[in-house]
Amino acid sequence: MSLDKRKIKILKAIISSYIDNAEAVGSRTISKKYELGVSPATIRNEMSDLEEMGFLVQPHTSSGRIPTDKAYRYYVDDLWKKASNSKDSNLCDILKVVDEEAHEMDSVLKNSVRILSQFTKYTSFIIAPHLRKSIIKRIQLVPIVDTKILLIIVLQSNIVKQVTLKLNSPIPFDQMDRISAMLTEKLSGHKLEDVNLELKESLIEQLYDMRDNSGNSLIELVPFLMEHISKLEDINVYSDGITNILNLPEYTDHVKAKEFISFVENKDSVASLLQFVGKNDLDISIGRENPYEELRDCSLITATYKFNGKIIGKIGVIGPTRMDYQKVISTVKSMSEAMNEIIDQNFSKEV
Amino acid sequence: MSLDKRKIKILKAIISSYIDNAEAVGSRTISKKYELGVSPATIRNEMSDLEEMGFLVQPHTSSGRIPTDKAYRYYVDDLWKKASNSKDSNLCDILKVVDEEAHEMDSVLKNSVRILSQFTKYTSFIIAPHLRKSIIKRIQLVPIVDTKILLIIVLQSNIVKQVTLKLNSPIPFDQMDRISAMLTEKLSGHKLEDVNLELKESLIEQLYDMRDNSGNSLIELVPFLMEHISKLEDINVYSDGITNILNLPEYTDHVKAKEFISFVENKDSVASLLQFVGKNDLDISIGRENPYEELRDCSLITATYKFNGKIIGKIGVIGPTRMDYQKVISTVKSMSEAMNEIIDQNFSKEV
DNA sequence: ATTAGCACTCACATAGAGAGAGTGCTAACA
DNA sequence: TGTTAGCACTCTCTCTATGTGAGTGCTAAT
Repeated sequence: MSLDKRKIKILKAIISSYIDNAEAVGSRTISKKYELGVSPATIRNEMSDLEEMGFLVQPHTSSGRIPTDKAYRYYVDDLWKKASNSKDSNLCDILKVVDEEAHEMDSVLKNSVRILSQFTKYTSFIIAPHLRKSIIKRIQLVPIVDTKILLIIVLQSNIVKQVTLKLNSPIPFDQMDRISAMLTEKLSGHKLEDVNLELKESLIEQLYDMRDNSGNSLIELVPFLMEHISKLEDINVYSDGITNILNLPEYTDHVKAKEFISFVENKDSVASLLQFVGKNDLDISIGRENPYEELRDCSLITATYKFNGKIIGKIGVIGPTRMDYQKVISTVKSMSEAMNEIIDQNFSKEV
Repeated sequence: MSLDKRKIKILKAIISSYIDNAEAVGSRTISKKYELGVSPATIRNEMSDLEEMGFLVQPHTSSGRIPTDKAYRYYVDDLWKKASNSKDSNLCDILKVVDEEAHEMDSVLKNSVRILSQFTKYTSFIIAPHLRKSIIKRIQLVPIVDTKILLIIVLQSNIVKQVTLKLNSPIPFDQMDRISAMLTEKLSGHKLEDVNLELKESLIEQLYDMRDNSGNSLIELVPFLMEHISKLEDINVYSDGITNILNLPEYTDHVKAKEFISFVENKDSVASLLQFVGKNDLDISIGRENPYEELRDCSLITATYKFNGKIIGKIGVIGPTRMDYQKVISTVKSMSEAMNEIIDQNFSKEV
């Protein structure tokens, strides 16, 4: 049995109707709403074939049909071929708002994830950039109180990371600028992930040589700082619109809703989920294609975002398998491209 | 009709039972579970009286009784008199975890709100400290790229605020420390809220005098920075455990749940809610005592947290009117005290 | 190959019958 | 006089039966 033209037309009609209404689709509905020029009986025969081929299922005998994961996969792949690069113009407008606060990476991510969920009406995620391979440009210590300092690291990419540190022994304020300059000189040009290795050894050796009026404090302080610099990476996940799920008819059952929410509220599981699915510019994972049983009725659309042409993180939207793929795909794609632009505009320049 | 001893005993028994089971309480249940030495019939008579007095209602004729807001109010006030300062020892243990990251205000708040919701199993909030009246101790500029700098303000309280700024025209890196020192000298000792007034005028005047090799850039930059310093205050609201509501039997109805979630997800409404209820060390607002119709079936327990004896923010827990007041009150109280301690330990010292 | 017709299936809604929990009232009791 | 047993009554909830409607599959006619 082959997937001829009419079968395809009917299949698409069924998927489309089910995406809209979340209700099993019958032959009469199809023949009335989508003008195919054939009677319900004919459609019934075709539907029966489509079921045999694995594209449709019946929740129970004598109910309408529901698309399977396989059907959505076909639908999506087909959508894909046509590559409807219809840029969402509204999105571009909105992104100008993001742009105003775009000089802080944190704001870019927070705003992007919020917009993503507002546009799609589903739950969305962003994984914060991986900075392990980022190159240090400048290090600055800001004294807060004698035993507390703020450590600031400016990366080559102009992304800034900071952490407040509590010291075991007080250090004199007037040393700060000198130590900052020294650390900047020694560490700039190195990757964050490299800070912990032989670099540390060699720096400590040098410290012994230059031990002067400042006493021993440096010898204790610098390794402590370096420890923190190398540990700085966080696999932070931003999410938004989790409770959108409650608006969907398939989640009126509060137990099911709770199950979903428990899953997506857990940053670790989301992070590993986003890591699991591919690393293409756009990935779509439908229903049971997902690695987690909890998401068997969900689809996940992910995209990457880049900086200087290199992938540094991922964004994603999770909704029911019955999601409006057309819209979500184009939104995620637009968002990914918009983020690339914004990040390149706001964080590169020098490199 | 007076609220004699037996009536009080019965009322408390009913409230207690309803808090546990969320089911209307009948006379037989009371006489069996709480040994009062009287028959159900007697209890029925008393319940009828209590209903007349406004402490109980019947959802429908011939069902058990449910406590009214008035009953909870009585119950809570009574609890109050006994002032059971039973410190939650578990909480104290957990707070040691918070303590480890306690040198950053942001971490203190995030951890506290999370613990609060985990312990109470309800939705909890924290309003970030009001810093308008805080005194500036130090200002530091960190160059990121020629047109972008990180502005850091260390307050007398050792709380640190920072913001990334985009400049219209580039400024030379080597000026940064000089400008930082100058701003620190001129602004330290002043309150954040005062930065915008005559201070600005006078500073600009001085700038004209000291105009030297550094060119005009300072004259443009400094007012720009001061603008941002004075605008720095954010009325940030941290929340956690919003979806705990889905575990409660009274919110199995997903429409009701959605309504609640929509309300508490809105930071503005939460902020104004917390602002509305009193400014006592502990405030309890029950059912319709709340200003918002959405919270007619909820109670709100709030407390303040202080720094150097002055109130700087509020914490709160929202749950159904049928909440375990005893537990929530003691948790909120303990948390408030724990926060006071942690903040005083980590942020004062000098003043 | 298509379609009209028809018997059949199954979910869902609606109504009625008990069951059960609870009340209020009355009359008896200590 | 306060307390309690007894009883009729009320109302919700559950279970069952029954009808309705949307939908199917099959057959026979076009």
